[in-house]
Amino acid sequence: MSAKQSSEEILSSHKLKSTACRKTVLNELLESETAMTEQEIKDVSGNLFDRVTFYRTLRTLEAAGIIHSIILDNNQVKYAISDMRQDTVHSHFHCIKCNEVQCLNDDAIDVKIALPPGFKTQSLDVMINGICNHCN
Amino acid sequence: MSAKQSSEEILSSHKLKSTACRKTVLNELLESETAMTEQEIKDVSGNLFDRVTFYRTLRTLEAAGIIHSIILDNNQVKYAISDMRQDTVHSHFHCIKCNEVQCLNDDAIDVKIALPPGFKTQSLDVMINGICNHCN
DNA sequence: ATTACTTTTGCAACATTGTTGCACTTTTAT
DNA sequence: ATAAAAGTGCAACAATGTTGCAAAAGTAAT
Repeated sequence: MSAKQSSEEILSSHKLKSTACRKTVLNELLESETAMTEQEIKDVSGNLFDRVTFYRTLRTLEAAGIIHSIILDNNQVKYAISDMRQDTVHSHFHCIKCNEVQCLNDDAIDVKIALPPGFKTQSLDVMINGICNHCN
Repeated sequence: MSAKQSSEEILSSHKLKSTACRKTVLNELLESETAMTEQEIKDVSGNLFDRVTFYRTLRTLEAAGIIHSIILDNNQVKYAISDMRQDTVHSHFHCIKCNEVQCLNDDAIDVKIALPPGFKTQSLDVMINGICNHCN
């Protein structure tokens, strides 16, 4: 794990203006151990911003590849800081008890695929549902 | 692959009343090679039913385990007939060109997981994004 | 620091989807 | 054919996604 960058550094390195909403969202996600819903981020950051601004901020950060969204079974969407490594495998652990989602180290996952002829893999998402270490 | 059951047989074996909307939805999904969105099912079945009925039908069929929903990156939800085998691994292929989704035979996928201590796996979802045989 | 330019924000407004209550209709078992 | 149970359609509302536009804030040059 590289030294944690500040939200300003991350934003400027992606040529994005460093605004209050963006910095707030990034800081919350940088501090969080687990992926967060839009509402959770709003709550901890004191509902300072318009919901449209929040919405656009999340899309901007996602489009820049700074964060990524994780969609759960129950249609809930969570956000997490993206690992800067450009991996083709993205894996997450979803605790069915506490509903928390964590990004997994790709080393932990080994997927072998034997697709029918004609199919080409570009990226791979793995979602593991189960009980996390805290709930176990 | 076992012989295809009729929608009536499927419904009665799950103790669900065999109504027009349920039969229509099931028939469309049984005939389809790929997973379908709610709108796609509505369109091919002639918009005969109220959107609330459709909504409740999908939830009923999903709750019974007859169909399952697949959530894509773009938040789109698709539905497909469930394989009756109670596997813990569910894998789907999503073509990023034509946007079609197909359920994959689990034999094609081999996933090895080395989770940190304390974590327990209950189910596993794999989504492969790429180019399908038709688009290649 | 002021200015000019560009981008972002907040607001209004609207579309889409998810969801519930309730009266009416259909299915199913007798 | 009838009654009980379950499903449907409608109305209504909540939550979320999305856009346009004028005001505000960030950025770079003077």
